Amino acid sequence: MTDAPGYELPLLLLGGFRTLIDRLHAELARRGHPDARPSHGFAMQAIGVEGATASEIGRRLGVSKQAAGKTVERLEALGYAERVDDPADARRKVVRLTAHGVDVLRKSAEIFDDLRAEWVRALGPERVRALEADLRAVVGPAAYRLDAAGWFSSQ
Amino acid sequence: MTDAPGYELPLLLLGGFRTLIDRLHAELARRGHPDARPSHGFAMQAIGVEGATASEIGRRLGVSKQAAGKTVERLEALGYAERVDDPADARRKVVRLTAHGVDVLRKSAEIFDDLRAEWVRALGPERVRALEADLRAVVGPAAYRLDAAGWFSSQ
DNA sequence: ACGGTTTCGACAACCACGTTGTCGATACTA
DNA sequence: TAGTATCGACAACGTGGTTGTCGAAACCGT
Repeated sequence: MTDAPGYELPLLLLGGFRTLIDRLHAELARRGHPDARPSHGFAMQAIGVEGATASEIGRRLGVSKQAAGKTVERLEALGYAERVDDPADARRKVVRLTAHGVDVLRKSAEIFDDLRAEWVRALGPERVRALEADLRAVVGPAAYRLDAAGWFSSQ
Repeated sequence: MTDAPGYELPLLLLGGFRTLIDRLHAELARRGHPDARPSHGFAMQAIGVEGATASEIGRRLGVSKQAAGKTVERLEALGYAERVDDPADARRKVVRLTAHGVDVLRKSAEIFDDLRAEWVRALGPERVRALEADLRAVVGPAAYRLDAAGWFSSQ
């Protein structure tokens, strides 16, 4: 039994991520969010329940404030976010999630739990826990960075 | 010990993929390929050692022939591919990898093997094999599809 | 052998998402 | 109060997609 070639590892990891995200968005579409895209999820996480300015969102996503501004525009057009003037600072416009936007995040968390439960049914609880622990060990806290949306294409 | 929330799984999988790809390209840059991008790797795999037409590359990557044509243009500009007329069919222009392009694929395979060896040092050979086997089980053959390059943003 | 259909690559217009650079307005600070 | 830093907006551009159209070439059935 010879070891798998090294190039399989990234393909399997991407494949796993991709099947989860594809199934998330298929389910989100079924539950009232057909327009949500993977990158929107990262952007809405960057906005957070507190709200944030475009510049702050850009810093959290690891992109320029201009790019963040455009992303906010699209989220606004889709009804996931809204911009309000900050009374305490006339330069700032605070971006806040709408009820629709908060609903996406809440439903996404539910669906991800369901998907993990499917993996548990397929692999058993120990293997899933081991998978998570091993990935945590090699990836470290970098896994929880939000600057992953447009990472692949541009670099 | 309560289970991890479901949203960690995709973050860990993406994080693992990302660290591998980031380290691959850091190492490729060091070994004479500073211009290679993650998407170029998928495109060059689609071309293959045999060569292929833009239309065929598009089918393999799951994008339109126009998009594939633009990708080939960029690979050509970077010196990774070249286009030659097909003497047997005046409509076709066959895209072939240059020696420079073949070198990227060869070095990438080497580097991926090195990176897997690092995971083996960190986790042990059994855990890495189990990780691969578990992912193969839940992802199936979909892991080896090539249409992953621009998948995240557009969907 | 010829006419209809398919396939090839090219071109144009457009969208999503990123970049740099610039700008006026506002806030902060020495 | 003067200088500096930050905010959002705008413009121009790059990259990687899309759809639609087009002429040229190949294929295929009668």
